[in-house]
Amino acid sequence: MITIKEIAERLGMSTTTVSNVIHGKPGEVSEDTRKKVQDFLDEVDYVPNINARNLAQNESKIIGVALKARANKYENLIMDPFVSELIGGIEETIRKEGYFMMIYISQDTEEIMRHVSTWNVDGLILFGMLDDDGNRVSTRYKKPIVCIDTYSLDGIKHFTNVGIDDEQGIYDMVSFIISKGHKRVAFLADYDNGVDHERFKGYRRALSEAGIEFHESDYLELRPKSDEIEESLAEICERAWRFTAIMCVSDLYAVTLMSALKDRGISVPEGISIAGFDDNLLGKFHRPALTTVHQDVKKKGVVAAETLFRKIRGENTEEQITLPTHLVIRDSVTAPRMGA
Amino acid sequence: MITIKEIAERLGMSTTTVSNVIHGKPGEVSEDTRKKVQDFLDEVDYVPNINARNLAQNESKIIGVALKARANKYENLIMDPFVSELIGGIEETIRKEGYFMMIYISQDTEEIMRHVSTWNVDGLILFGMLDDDGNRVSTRYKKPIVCIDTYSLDGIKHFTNVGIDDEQGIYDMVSFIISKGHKRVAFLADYDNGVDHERFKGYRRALSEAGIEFHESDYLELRPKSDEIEESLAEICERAWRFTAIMCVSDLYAVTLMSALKDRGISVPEGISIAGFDDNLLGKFHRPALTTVHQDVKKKGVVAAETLFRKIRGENTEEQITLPTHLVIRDSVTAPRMGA
DNA sequence: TTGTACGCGTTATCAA
DNA sequence: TTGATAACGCGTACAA
Repeated sequence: MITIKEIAERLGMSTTTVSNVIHGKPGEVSEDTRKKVQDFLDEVDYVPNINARNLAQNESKIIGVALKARANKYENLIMDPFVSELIGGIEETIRKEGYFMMIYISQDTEEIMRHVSTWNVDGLILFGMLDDDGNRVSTRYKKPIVCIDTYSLDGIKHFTNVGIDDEQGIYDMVSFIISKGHKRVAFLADYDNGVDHERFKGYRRALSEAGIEFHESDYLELRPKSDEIEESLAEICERAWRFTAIMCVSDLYAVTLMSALKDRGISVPEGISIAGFDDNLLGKFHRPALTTVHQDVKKKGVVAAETLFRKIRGENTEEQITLPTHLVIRDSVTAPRMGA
Repeated sequence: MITIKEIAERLGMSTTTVSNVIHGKPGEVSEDTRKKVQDFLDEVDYVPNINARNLAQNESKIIGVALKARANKYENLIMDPFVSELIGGIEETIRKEGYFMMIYISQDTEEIMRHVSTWNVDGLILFGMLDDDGNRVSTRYKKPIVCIDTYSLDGIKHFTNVGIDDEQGIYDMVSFIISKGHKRVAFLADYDNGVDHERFKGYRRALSEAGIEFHESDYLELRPKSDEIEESLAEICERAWRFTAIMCVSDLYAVTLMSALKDRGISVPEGISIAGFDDNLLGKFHRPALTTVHQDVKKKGVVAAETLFRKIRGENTEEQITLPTHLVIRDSVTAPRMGA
């Protein structure tokens, strides 16, 4: 690890000159010395020490990506295909801008904030924030923040949230299902907060607008923890005969359900119609191919990161960016079975 | 952002004392002042500036995770479920050790090395290294390195590679397929290097030990780029009738193929048997459920990171760690169709 | 056009 | 038990 000081010594000049060459200060240094220094720099393959640079400039070139994990949903959040696609989009954008990405996963907002301030990150992308998390963060961290899929940001003006219209997306799909003739449509989820809550609302609205009454028992709960999932799938499949269609909160759950149903001899869509949300590989490759609500997850990540950089550059940004969704009609939803 | 200096001033003592309290140096400071400082620390919620600390200690507490992307395979490497599961395991382990993870993706080894040295990372996990990449890295970076799934590390003693026996895994599966009565078994992949090459060797060995001759046309190439994949799938399906079984290099490809086959009226396993490699969600949820070679990808990540920390602590480590694989027999492989 | 000197926040050394 | 001071590597006023 060669330092500027060392280079200056060996070249018999001052560190300032070397530094000026490195930063290409125009007119600050003669073409002659510029070339001499540059050649030497290339030769020894000089790499600046970022810690020193950051300390001197009080910046970090790091974008913090904080993922707040809900207890017990996945072994590790990154393994969720939704999350990894999101991170893929974020990472790409950060890299293009010449910044670095530091991912931090925690269930504890305080811990996340501590991490963010030690590293003095230049900007923050937040995923999985619920309730008052947004407030707690905004009082402690004054640099640019972009949230993804957060619904509890009222009054926090300097945040931007990037999301989709979850309520409308599900509403569209459930309306489509109803238009096929279904009257007994269940909703499958594991949790009722944030995004899932919005989706549930969309389902309720579609039902109500079609004049269909909602009963508590129309909400099917899938418990995704590995030691409970089989049991809860069995329960759900047992109750499934009472419905002609099930709206699932995600593609993952839709596909999980479809395979459990098939194993019990209930075929989709002949026996029951199934719809998902996200439009990922799982549903695309499943047979019958999954009818689902499409969202562009990678783009969500890209837009979030791009918006963050606009904030960092001091440009104006919206408080809310809503990306479009659309229905992807494939094979898992048809008219209800006869006599149902 | 309050600093040690400021705290010392406000408390009317020296920075040394404050620093000593922070680091809990035993016997270096009186219980009285310890408490006084500690209380104040808690009150103002002091967070150390990592850049300054790193500069002073010449360490970074950062583990670099460098992913070398092959041109054009995925839009973004992180989206590959294999990679995200790997990262999940790595991240978890790094976090538990109190370190931080910085991911860097590039197709260019030089760029990766530059990144690694600017940040002065304390250790490096490398994925996707081929040919002489290992050598190039080892000459430039002297701290601990662990590679994942790398086969070209001959003679680089201070590396550890974490992998599985890819050759044997495929060999076992192809032998199993042959034992079911298949004689015309194709191999589907997209590339012949590193891991894929080993798998191909295993396939060849199983064939040869069963006295089955290999022809060039038994190698089916899937071109995964989005503008070519449909065309290459069509070609493959057209050639599929000449085989009774296809060994696919990954679950992703196996499932992709199965759905393409089904769309053309060729059913699995009645028409043709299909096997995969990895054992991920895709194959598990597909119907027929995929017969595949299991490997524990998350564990690969965990073991890689744990080994890296052993190196960092100066403990002895093996040059090669090989994790086990085993066959997962589900429904996509049966005896060949009649008359075939 | 080049060089000197200082500050960034922390840790470590050594003296008091 | 505490405090002054140097060092880490870089950037930058300001002086020469």
